[in-house]
Amino acid sequence: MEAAARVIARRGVRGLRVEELAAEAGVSTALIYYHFKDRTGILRQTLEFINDRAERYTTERAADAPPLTAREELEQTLLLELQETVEVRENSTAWGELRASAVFDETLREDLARATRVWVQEIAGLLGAVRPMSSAVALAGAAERLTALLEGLSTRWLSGSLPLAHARTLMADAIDAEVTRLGS
Amino acid sequence: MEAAARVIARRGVRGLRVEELAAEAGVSTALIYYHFKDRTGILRQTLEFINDRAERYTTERAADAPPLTAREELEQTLLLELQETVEVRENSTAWGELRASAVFDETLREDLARATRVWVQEIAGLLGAVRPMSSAVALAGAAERLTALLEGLSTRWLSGSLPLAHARTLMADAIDAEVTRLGS
DNA sequence: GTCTATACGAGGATAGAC
DNA sequence: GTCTATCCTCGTATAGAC
Repeated sequence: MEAAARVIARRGVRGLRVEELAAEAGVSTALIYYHFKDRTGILRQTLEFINDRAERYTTERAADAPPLTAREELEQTLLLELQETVEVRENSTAWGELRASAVFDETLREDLARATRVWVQEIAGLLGAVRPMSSAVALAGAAERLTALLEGLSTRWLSGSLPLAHARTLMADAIDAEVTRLGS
Repeated sequence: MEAAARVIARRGVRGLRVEELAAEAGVSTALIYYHFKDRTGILRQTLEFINDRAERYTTERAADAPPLTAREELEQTLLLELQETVEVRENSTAWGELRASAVFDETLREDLARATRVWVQEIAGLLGAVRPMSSAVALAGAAERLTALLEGLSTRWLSGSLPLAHARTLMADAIDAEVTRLGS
């Protein structure tokens, strides 16, 4: 699964070649087909793997780390997705590909919409901790804008249209704007 | 070019088959290769085509239409990309696909980055007309956020994670937030 | 479980006639 | 400019030995 994540990060969901995956994993293509039903099976299991991994690294904090304020937690959670680490790049790339594929492949839409809903609610919850007096509608709207912006910035970053540092600045400013707006 | 836009909107950049494009245009595959150097050439010219077309439909106004205020022009320009018409859906789909495929294919990055820069500057200009006292840096930042958000919302819309009407509301609210922020 | 070898189909690209 | 016919590479998937 780790090899699959690497290859998808390198070639994309639709650019994944079973032969290349086999080489990356150090096995033969036949063995891949022994373990997975077909190409789609590989994709499906890899995406599950990637989702579990994302859940882990956005939740995890060092045991001796100082407790975060609500505002810090909000910023960390969003800015964690704009980082130059292997795991994050692989996950962001795969997520972007999943999203883009769903435009043409209906089978992925359901899962994606559900995952998006969960994510938006998580961010709305964090926003609510920062601005407890806000209405649920306002929180949901802000969360939808922030997560959609993150997807947009992420794709621009990965496609070479936007330096990572600048993407982070823009994201931080957007968080600031939304929090300010909720507070007014 | 119109046929190419249709096929890309239907299959995606990486799902585009020269054979299908030829059929869509009512010609042979050989004729496609006579007019375009190769598959990449098709893609590159299609990107140019959809940009020109977008430029046209976001700029064009009916001759007898009342003149727009700067704020109205800004809103129209951005919200026009979130509409259920054939041209807009094709353009948004193709743009999203070109953006997504640039993550894995370097050949289009340059063109895409340039087109993005032009678009951001156009929006920054409109924002400047609404808030003339703003600094160039603040205007550029707001324009980058608004255009990146539009890309994010657009992809969510096209992938079935977000109803069009809701996407429009979120976009309008974001414009409102950015304009307010520049004015403060 | 894991390999080598290969069948098979799809699709990009070209040759050459008209 | 436009076509038909075709080459050839690449990628999925399977057969069968160990």
